[in-house]
Amino acid sequence: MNDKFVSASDVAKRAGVSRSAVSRTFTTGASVSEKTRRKVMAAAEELGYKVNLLARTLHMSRSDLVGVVGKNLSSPYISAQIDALSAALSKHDLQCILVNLAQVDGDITKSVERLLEYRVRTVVLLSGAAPDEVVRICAANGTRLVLINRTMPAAVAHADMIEADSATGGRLAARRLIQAGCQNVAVLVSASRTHAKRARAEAFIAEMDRSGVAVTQWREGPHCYETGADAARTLLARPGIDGIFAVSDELALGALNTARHELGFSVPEDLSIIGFDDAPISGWSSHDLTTVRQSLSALTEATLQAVMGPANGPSSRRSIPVKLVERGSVR
Amino acid sequence: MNDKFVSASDVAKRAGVSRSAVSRTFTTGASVSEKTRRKVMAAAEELGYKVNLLARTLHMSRSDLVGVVGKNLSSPYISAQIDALSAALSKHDLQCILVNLAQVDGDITKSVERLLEYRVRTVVLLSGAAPDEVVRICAANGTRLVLINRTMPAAVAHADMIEADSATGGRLAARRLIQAGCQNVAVLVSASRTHAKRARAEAFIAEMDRSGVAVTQWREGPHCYETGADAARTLLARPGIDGIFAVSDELALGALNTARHELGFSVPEDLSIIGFDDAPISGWSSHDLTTVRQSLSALTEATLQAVMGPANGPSSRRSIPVKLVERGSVR
DNA sequence: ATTTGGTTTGCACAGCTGTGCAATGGAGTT
DNA sequence: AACTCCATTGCACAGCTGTGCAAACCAAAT
Repeated sequence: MNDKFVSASDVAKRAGVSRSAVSRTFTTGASVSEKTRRKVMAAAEELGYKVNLLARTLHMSRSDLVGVVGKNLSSPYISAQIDALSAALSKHDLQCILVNLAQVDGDITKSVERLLEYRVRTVVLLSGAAPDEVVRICAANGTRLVLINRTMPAAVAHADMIEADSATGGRLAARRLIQAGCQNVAVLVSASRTHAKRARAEAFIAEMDRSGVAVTQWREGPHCYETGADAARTLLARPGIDGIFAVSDELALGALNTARHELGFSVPEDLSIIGFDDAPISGWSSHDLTTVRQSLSALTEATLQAVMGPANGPSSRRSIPVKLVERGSVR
Repeated sequence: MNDKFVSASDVAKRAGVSRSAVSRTFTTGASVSEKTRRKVMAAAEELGYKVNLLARTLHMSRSDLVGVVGKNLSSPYISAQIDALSAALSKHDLQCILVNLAQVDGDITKSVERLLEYRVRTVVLLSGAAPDEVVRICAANGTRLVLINRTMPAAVAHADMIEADSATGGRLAARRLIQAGCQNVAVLVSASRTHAKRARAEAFIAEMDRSGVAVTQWREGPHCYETGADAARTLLARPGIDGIFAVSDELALGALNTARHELGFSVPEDLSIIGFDDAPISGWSSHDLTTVRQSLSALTEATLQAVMGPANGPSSRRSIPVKLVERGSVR
């Protein structure tokens, strides 16, 4: 219909008022008489006028744009996280610009810088998987950061760190496997050893050490389902391992399915498995995975509060409590 | 570090050149001497300057923003779609603004209008689940639309429709169940009866009719995993049903898991199940679901082409071929 | 040395908005 | 009727960019 976008001046001309009146009509809390407001609204409706948020944002310094950057976006927990976060942002009138760090060949730096060029108010890093480079760029730009399950590589002025209680999580998993009578356990970490993942594994190992149980570590491969499967194939090839703790549900499910359906193990009779996250599909009856839950709603709530907070406030640190969810993958 | 964003004038002052020179340095294909370019670059680096894309977009009419709107964002296929699409967009220097239609209480109209206010170049509707209202708003605004597995409610000027070959998919599923010897089958549609979902079901029913096989339809509940589970509980309560076709993998997995683990059915011995989509997790050994594949890469490629196409081009219609992926859920 | 040609540069404008400031108008009070 | 006061309105500016146009510059050719 309209090849060019209609601007406030067009509406003003049509309604026979000044452009200021139009602007004030669409600005909450501005002073406009009821009569002109109606005239303006009628003209706007007729012409299909919409405020140009680019211009508004340009003028004000405040932006409604939030950058959400992550990797492995279709993994069970991350996708649930995106779903919850985008809904929450929308509810608070914030727009979500999604950046996928997946492109191996493309320059990651470029994607993040382009995001910054839109003057986003905050950048949310969905998981620890994002490289340090990303944090560095945002920090240098003075953009507020929200880091989820991640530490900073260096001192960053404005950052909110949110982390599920890794130490408690690892300890809970260890105690449960000990209680199940496991004598020879493995911990699955993958090559992507984020701070949080490492902390979970270390707490697990420390607790196992205290009980004198040997722990084998799996540190190869990218952080994905297939890596969990590969780990199971290798670790379970010779008998011995009777318990597995994976630092994410994705890894756990790869191992669980491979053990059950490919290697012929009975879970939990022959082998106990515990994951971390409590992704929605972990509760499906096809998996029935016992896992350490980091509450998605608590995580989202904390993220939102960090995003809505003052742009220049000091750095903060929040911890999300975890809880062992008992299902059928542990004896 | 910098409370206010640094602008091109700041860089110009620092480098001792005009603001135009700075602008040209950051505009590809503009005429700048190598000497001034270096001076500008040095000053920019020093001050941490970044082009303000809001202002650039405001000035040019061309935008790099693409609105991606969907519902049920963490469902198995949609999340894979978002992953693939966001990566592809990023590779072509396009930014992805994600809009989640999940908020039940919030006004959907508001979210979409806010999106339009950012002057996005295109709006992509991820699935047929988005209400007609959304299409109407975009069309009235003159924004180009990309509809995935969806028809338009009325005549829309600029729209690209992309649809997996529903008719063939439904037919393939029917033939396969017939070949498996099913005598009494059900089709799972849910209450969210999109055009594409209905088309799949209708093609299935038509083909079944031709062979004289009775078909029960399930048309209740929202489109999610639990609905598939509910359907299984009800339909399989009394003996008879020996084959199920679900119009999405999500429904199929709900039914499959419930039948297997809750109701004690052997799949495929007692019951054959076919889904639609071929979501990544359908291939997991815990599910091993036979399904009609709509190739994710083909779908993403088609979406990208539509997005990259001319904004004022005529409407187009693309069909994505489907293929039956044989796994272990059909006898 | 002068002309010619092409490249580089700066000015000024357009793109669209929100808002301070002064002027205007209208309503209420004495 | 005159005055006071407050809500409303319009002007002009700021916010940051890309680019047409003319001026300036530089190098090469005559």
